[in-house]
Amino acid sequence: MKFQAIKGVRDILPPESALWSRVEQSARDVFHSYGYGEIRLPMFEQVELFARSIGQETDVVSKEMYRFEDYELVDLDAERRSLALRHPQIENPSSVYTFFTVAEAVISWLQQSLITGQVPRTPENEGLARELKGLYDESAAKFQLPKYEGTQSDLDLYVDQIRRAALALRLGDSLALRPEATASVVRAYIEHGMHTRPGNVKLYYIGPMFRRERPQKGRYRQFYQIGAELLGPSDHAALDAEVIEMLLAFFARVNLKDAKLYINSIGDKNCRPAYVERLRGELQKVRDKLGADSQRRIETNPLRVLDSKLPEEQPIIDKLPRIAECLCDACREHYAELKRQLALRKIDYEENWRLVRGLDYYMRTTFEITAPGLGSQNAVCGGGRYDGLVELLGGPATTKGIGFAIGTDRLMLSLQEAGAAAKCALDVYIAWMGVQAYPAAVALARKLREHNLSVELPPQEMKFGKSLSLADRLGARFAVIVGEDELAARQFTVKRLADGDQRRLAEADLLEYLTSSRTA
RNA sequence: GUGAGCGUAGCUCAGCCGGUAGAGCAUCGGUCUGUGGAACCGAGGGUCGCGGGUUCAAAUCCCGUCGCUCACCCCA
Repeated sequence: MKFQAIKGVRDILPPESALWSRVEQSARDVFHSYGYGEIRLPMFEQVELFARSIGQETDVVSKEMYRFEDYELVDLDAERRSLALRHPQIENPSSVYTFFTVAEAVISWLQQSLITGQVPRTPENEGLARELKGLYDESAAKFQLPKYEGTQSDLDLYVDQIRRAALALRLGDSLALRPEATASVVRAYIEHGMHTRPGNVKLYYIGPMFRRERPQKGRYRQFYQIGAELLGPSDHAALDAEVIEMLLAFFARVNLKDAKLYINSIGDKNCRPAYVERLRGELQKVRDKLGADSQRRIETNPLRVLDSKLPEEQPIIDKLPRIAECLCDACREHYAELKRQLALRKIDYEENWRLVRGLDYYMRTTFEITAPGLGSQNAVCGGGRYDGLVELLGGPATTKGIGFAIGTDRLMLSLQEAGAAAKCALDVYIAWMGVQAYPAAVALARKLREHNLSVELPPQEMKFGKSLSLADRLGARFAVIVGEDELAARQFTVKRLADGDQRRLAEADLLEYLTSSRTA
């Protein structure tokens, strides 16, 4: 087989795709009932947007994003890269000459492009352009004249510096395929001044995200999320509770069994840092009892030690200080109110003090929903509050936010595990006989399709037995028979394939019969 | 990035100790030109992931490589 889907991506085929549509439609319906509108976002953004919101140091940003540079000047890029392939030698004057000729071309091209704006006029780029010019003038004076004054190592030094500066140029925008959508939603919110809209802005999105990581069960490089974000002036815990209620309503709608809700509060920028330090201090004391991964996290991100699944670390982690004890008054009250609000809504939850989120922007409320049948990836949804994010990205400081993202791939796995299956529901197969019946069959097919029935019409005459056999194997619910007898009687014969029940009906009655028996 | 397992027909797999590539399901055709599901008969479909080595002979043994899967890391 010549071509295959690249690592970590896959095709979703019928009939499985029908289940996807159903689930996504359920999300639309439920979210709509809570006043959310769909936002359609671009699939790529500036790298900087993700770096700022998700956190430069997170794995997602530092090593899992699909990044690329987008520039017009493909030729200039090729030319500057060709510098790296040239190795001028002092004893070979023409190689020296060629190198500097190419370098000169790149430099003048670059200067021109900076003026026209085809290459971004950033301070870095302008600095690099000056540096290149300087290096070129110096070295050309030394090496390009009839007598060569420098040594080979001098030359190598210049060549190396020129190459380095040329490659450091940013010829266009640094872009990345989105690894998640919250950053984009917030960017759009700010860009379109949505804080001037009345009340809370409620948005949902459905679509693919991209992370370059090793694929495994329920985890792909192109994966799908269904998410919602609520942005607005209020950070009342009732909003958090309603978001969670909506989420659970959705899971109920798609019949996800045994979903469990876990909640936690991770404090805000006042109280979390103090807790992190205290945690780090306690971890230092038991350092030698921890595994290598956890030891490393003591410095990089102590909160994540709480996530460890190593059995031997569990007793140690159990004794660590809990963030609930360290929350500031405002955060403690917010968390208490969330629990009251959940109780009011009769929502079952379990507090999990070890539930911390990986992304930098979360604060206060965090939550997660797990579902059975997912192997080691049992979280099917995660979310939380991110009150500082809008301000961080340049929007009004008064805008708070909360949201979640459902991992659609994992949700599907769990639903399929539970036996959910979608059939391609073919309503009607038209078994026609004799060329004179064909026009009637074509007309009937169009008529039925206008009424939203799924209709299969064979393109050429088939043996009747074959035709019915095909209807059966296609899973059609009805076969409509069009032959000489039917034409003569101006009626159709319709046969219910499940039990063989068969009747003769005029077109209007047939339509009524088929549409009324359609299962929702 | 690390570790383990697996690559033979569209799918699920057999093929042991090297000796002319198989089964079931699926597809297509026939028995069967106005009644499907069944049965029977037949057909198509494979450079045994790829490359090298050992051998008279390799799907089989050895080495390498690529791919897939699961787990770790991390995360939704």
